Amino acid sequence: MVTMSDVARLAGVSTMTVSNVVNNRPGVSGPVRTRVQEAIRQSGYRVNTSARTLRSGRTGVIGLAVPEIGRSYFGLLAAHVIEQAGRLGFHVAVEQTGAAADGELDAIAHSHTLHFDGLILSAVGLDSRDRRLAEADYPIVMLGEQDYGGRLDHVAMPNEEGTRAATAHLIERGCRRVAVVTGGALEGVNVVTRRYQGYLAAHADRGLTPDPALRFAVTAMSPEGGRDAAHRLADSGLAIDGVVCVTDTVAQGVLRGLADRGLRVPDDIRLVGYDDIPEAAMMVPSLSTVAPDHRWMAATAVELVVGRIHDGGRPASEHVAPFELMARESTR
Amino acid sequence: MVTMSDVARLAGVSTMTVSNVVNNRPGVSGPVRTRVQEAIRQSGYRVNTSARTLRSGRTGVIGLAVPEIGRSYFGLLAAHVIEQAGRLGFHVAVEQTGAAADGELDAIAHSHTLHFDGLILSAVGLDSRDRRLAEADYPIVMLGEQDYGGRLDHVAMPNEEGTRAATAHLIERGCRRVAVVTGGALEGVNVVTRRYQGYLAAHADRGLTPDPALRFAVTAMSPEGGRDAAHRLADSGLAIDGVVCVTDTVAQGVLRGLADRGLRVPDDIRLVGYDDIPEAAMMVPSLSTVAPDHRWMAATAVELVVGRIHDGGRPASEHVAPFELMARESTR
DNA sequence: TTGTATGCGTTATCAC
DNA sequence: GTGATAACGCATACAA
Repeated sequence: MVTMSDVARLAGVSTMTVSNVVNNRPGVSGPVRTRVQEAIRQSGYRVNTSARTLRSGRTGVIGLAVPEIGRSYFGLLAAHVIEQAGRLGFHVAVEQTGAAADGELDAIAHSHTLHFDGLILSAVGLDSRDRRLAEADYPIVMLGEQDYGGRLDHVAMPNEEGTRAATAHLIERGCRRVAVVTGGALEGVNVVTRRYQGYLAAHADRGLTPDPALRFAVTAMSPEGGRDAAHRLADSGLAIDGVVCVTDTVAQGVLRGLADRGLRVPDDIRLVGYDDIPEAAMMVPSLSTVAPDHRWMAATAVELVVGRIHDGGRPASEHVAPFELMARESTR
Repeated sequence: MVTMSDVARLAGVSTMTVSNVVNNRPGVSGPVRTRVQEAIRQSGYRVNTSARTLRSGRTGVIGLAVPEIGRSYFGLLAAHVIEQAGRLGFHVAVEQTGAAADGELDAIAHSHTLHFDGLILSAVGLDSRDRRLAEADYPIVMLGEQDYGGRLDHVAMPNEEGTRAATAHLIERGCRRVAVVTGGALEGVNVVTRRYQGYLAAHADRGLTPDPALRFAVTAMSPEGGRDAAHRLADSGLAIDGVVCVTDTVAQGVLRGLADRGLRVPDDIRLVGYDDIPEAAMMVPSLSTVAPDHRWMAATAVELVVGRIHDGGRPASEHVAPFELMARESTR
């Protein structure tokens, strides 16, 4: 391995000068800088991150903890986070939490162990008011989860507003009996609750009260969970002409489950999701959905961690992503 | 930050003894070991990875370079790799290469810089015979790409065999004019070429020669690329009763594109993909596809890197994943 | 503008 | 079975 001393010897300077050149610091004359750069090129020198980290306490790596990287939504999010972090000179290590509070706490502990400079936590099981979260002594940004504590930086989705708009969209399209497929086991989770409230709010806005029987809880926030819910929905015999889904991933399964029962979308039932995953536009029928600005969210989250890495004392802030309602075939 | 010396002081031993306990080394008496463990627990000590790395040259992190983590297939793969690596005590850092040789070379360079212990490279733009790949002086495993060089460990997909089986499946279902939607810009890429050859082979097996006009090249290996190809396919006016797609991701777009033109699957045209991404079973109609064992691939790749980390001299080996043909609604 | 000394936390080596 | 010491490669503080 070629070290700074090697480069220094080659360029006829001290290691310190090499260090200054490598880190683009001022205080090195033009000729010397060029000579050092040439020596670096020739020798194929690469900074040793570990040594730098040991010395400076920075790793240049941001942790990203998501429930499951295999789910489109989180894959998409990760893609944006990795891209944005790269722009700011950081690398990203991905953790999978398995959508459980335990996994999320593990991610925090791991981050500590691995000396990530900061952590972006897409939490579903962990409440940001969790004591153990606040105990972490380094930058954490919560992503995609509604927060109340205000102790941590937060990039939230327009959960209530988005679902409200989605539900309103169905009603405006003429739906009179709108069902909602929402979280089951994850009942306590804010994102689920807030979206459900959006569904209620859209009804309330029009002086309506939805039939409680039209609320279907998934057993899992997955296509399989959605499919199962759709079966129950279809088999219930209830008159239903619209469905609001808690996520696109669930909506995928709902669409499939309705097809299983011979129900056509949008002819028999209209359907709307949340997230605008890449598949949404490609589904048959294409899925109407709430599209929060994912790139904005990723960029904001990265900026927040990086900002906090450089200035840990800054007060926590909360940001809500803008969104757009994508009206596609499933509600035509 | 609490260091080994802190623990050592607390336990009344030397740092070396603490190190031995932390690393589960022999040569520490029972009582002392217990005392040290207790001190670790009390103090909340965590090893400093950077220091350990600096000293030992190992980071405990494996790099995973994929074209786009946002695509289902790679997200799924990453999920499995992360899981398997965790099982063996390694963390995973994900790089995005953007499906370009440049990005892939960057990943190699980055790995070097960050001192990953090894790299799993899901290459599409880079040929494993590339000189620069072989120059890398640390463990690299190629994933999902057919190799000929034999210089690197390789976990390949059953590209030709899989597509051959998929094509045969269509023919057995009664299709007489089977089109293929294959790679365009990525023409030189092995995975695409091999799959196309599987399409040809299935025909040759039956003494058939497919009409060259039935070959449609996508402009991008994405749903959008597939959709566009489907439009051209439908607008060609050619009699086509089956389509073999190079990937499920492309097939998603093809299905969508056929729907755009009022063509129904499987009634008008049968469709088969490759990969068995999670969405395949949830699509309407559900997508028949070639299902390589992703978990097996991830596990094998991780074992290979880890094995090579411990024994760099071992000769390179090549492994081909088993697969299964999933017959679903799109070919019914 | 450039160089020297020192220490970050850990582990390999060797002495006890 | 345990401990003292040096060294990994880099960057901070300060001297020149």
